[in-house]
Amino acid sequence: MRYSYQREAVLEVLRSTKSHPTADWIHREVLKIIPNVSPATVYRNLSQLVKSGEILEIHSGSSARYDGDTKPHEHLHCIVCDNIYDANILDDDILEKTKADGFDPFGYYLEIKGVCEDCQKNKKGEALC
Amino acid sequence: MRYSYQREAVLEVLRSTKSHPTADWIHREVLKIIPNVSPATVYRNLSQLVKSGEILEIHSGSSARYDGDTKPHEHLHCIVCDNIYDANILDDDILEKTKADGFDPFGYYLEIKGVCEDCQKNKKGEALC
DNA sequence: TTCTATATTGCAAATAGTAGCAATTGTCAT
DNA sequence: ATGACAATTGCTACTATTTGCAATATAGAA
Repeated sequence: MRYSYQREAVLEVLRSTKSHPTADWIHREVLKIIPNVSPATVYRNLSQLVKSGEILEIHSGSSARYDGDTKPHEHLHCIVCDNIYDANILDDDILEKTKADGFDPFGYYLEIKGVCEDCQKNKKGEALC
Repeated sequence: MRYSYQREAVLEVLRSTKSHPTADWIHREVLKIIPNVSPATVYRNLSQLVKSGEILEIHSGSSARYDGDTKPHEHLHCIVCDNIYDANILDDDILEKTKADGFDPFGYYLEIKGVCEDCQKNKKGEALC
């Protein structure tokens, strides 16, 4: 994968936030740096960065979200408010275990579905968070 | 969630296969049972079944895939051929660990990215599997 | 049963994301 | 530097998926 100004901008935007933004949000931010960048370029670069393991893709609600934090960690996905929280509960040797299957792993994606603390408290009303 | 003939058909189709089919494939199968069922209905029901934990959603390549097997298990996703293999490597108490965060979990989705055995063997050529 | 409230449906229109293609731009060997 | 080659880009057309809406179907009460 060779250098591209557009890809650097995508990475920079993604790494500048601690949230888990959508491709569309990232595109709008990159437009501030490169005024004519096309959505296709942003989508293509996000896919490439996911495949190369430099960023993570999270699937939440109606569109994908991205995470620039590549340190192994997990996501708690609230099915009520669709928020995504970071967690860190897996053993480090999780990838080793897949090698028994002849699989050559380089990363994992763990998402735990449930209901977050806020949504549990607001149970009487509708989902408001 | 109340009963619907369409949703039953979606579930039945999905549970009748051991593969991880796309929404489009599922729609085509359901059409054989309910000739005028719309794609929107299939997509909507798949989302609902995912949210209620009755099926799993897997993200592979350019479209989502679904898994009717709800027993806790993991996926090995080959980034070369995009095939998805089942695995079973996680401890059973993984969900317990999230409760410390005040999170109320009901399921998890673990996908490990890497290169499968076949693709490792064919390394010299292009991705052929 | 019949009535009522609301979840679900099919359709059509909108949005999200992907792919083909010719033009452009990095990279690497002269 | 210069040229060649493949990766990348923007554009546009396309496929995948979601949403709004009026019509229909299910569940529960009367």
